[in-house]
Amino acid sequence: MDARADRTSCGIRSHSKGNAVLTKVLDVLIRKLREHSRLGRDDLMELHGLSHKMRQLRSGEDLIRQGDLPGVSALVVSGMVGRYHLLPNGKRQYLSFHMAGDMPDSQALFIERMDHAVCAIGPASIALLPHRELIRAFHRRPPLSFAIWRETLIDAAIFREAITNNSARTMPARMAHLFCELLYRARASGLATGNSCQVPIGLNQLGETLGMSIATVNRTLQELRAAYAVELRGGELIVGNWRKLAELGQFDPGYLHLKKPPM
Amino acid sequence: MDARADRTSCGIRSHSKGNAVLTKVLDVLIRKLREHSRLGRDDLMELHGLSHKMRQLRSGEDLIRQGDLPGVSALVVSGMVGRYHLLPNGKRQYLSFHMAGDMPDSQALFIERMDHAVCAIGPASIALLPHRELIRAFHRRPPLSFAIWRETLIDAAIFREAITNNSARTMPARMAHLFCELLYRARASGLATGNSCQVPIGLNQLGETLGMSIATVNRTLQELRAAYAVELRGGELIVGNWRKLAELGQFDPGYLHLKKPPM
DNA sequence: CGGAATGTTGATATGCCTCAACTAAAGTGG
DNA sequence: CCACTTTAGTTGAGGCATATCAACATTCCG
Repeated sequence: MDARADRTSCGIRSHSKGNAVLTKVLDVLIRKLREHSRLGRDDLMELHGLSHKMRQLRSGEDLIRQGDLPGVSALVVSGMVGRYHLLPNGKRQYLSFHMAGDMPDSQALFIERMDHAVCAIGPASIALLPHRELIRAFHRRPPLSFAIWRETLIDAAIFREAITNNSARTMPARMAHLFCELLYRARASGLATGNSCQVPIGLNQLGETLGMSIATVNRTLQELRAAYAVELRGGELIVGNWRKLAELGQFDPGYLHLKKPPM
Repeated sequence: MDARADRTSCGIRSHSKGNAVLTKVLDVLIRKLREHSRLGRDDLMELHGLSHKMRQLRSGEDLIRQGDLPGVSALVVSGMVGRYHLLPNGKRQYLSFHMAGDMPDSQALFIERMDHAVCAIGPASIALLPHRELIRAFHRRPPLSFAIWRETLIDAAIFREAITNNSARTMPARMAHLFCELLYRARASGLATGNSCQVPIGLNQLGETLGMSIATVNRTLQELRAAYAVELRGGELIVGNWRKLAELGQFDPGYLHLKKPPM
């Protein structure tokens, strides 16, 4: 592991379970928390005391199902996962998407039963952190718990924005807003290259996210492609005209509560 | 103050600032937290050490505006408040409604800038609790912070359900689901009398909640009245046929994560 | 009692869903 | 590596649900 990565975790080497993989996994989380929170040396020590188990997910595979009572929390290390409600008729409503550094089921820390499911959007690798250890760490370091709490609050802000998006905006605006959010968050986490990032989502899933039929998804996507040079192909999202896309989608990144805007 | 109310706060008298009003305000919060969390004697002591200021809101009055940086958190003592996004065109998108015992802006504890506003739905009285004191209490009693954290996580679950409601359900089902949630939560908090509770919301606001035009709100409401004996008049919601209404709205209360179902 | 806010109803237009046929791409087994 | 199967994406036609607009009724409040 090189000096730069070492600096990222504040110079603390992983003396507890000292190995490169563990440090790398934690760095993903630490970098994420630092997008909005300040972490002290003691908080980092506490984080480095956590154990974890890696798990690889195939595209579409479920990580947690509605009704589960998980004893571990997931941290996305690479790839993308999505949260969704399973409806009585078997259809899905996607609620949010999560990329490296996100904890897509942090809510399960304090709510026993899952009211929604989490699945992989494209292949993904995740780290599983035991609730017991996390909560012990929270007892010892309240500021660390506040950072993760803040993370869950930003999640909630994203949900609120989704309510507005799917209730009060036209179809093209909805889709534009979603794309803006995904690219913006990817850039904030250093996961984008220029104005493109990995979004291995299908048209069907897009429809189940934005509350539109697949036919409309297709036509709306073509509209965005023509007018704003948006491409969504081969699992990659490319935004040609960011300014105009953000305008169409009424995208105001304030709700993401990041300390420094990436765009 | 009578013996019963005294038991509610675990036999602890308000020795810190000992007065009946303070105890009553805190009991509202304590009762709420106990719907989903266990609080120890020390947690209650800590809560009773909090100071607060009361504030009366007229119907429609804003408590917090989008962009504010509040230093206090609100606790609803009576009446109802709503959270909403203000859109560029001046319209509103209501996000959630909160009744006695709820903390409608608890998120502001760890997120500086408000990404949405909060206003009174009908006249309401609220207690304002300083962030500084709350966070000091969280440092001393992590389990207390977990209880409020859990509260914010249940809020998030309600937001998720709203995404699904406004994206994947028919208009009658949406409205039915909202009514079910409001009555269910009111009953859980002991704020309902039988199958009715106070919901002083107008048709216009209903439309801005459910993503439908006011004309459709009106017609849908009449449909529910005819088929399920739902009344919404004079600020009161009355549900005649709960079973059928819950079925129409696909209402499954699991997402509210209450320890004991009130229906 | 007058005025404003809120609720009610009908007519019209349109955006989106549904259905269905088809094409392209990706994955599979011989 | 190709033929086959399956999945994902594309396009058009038709009908319906809901937004929009406009007129009117009712309630609320000063």
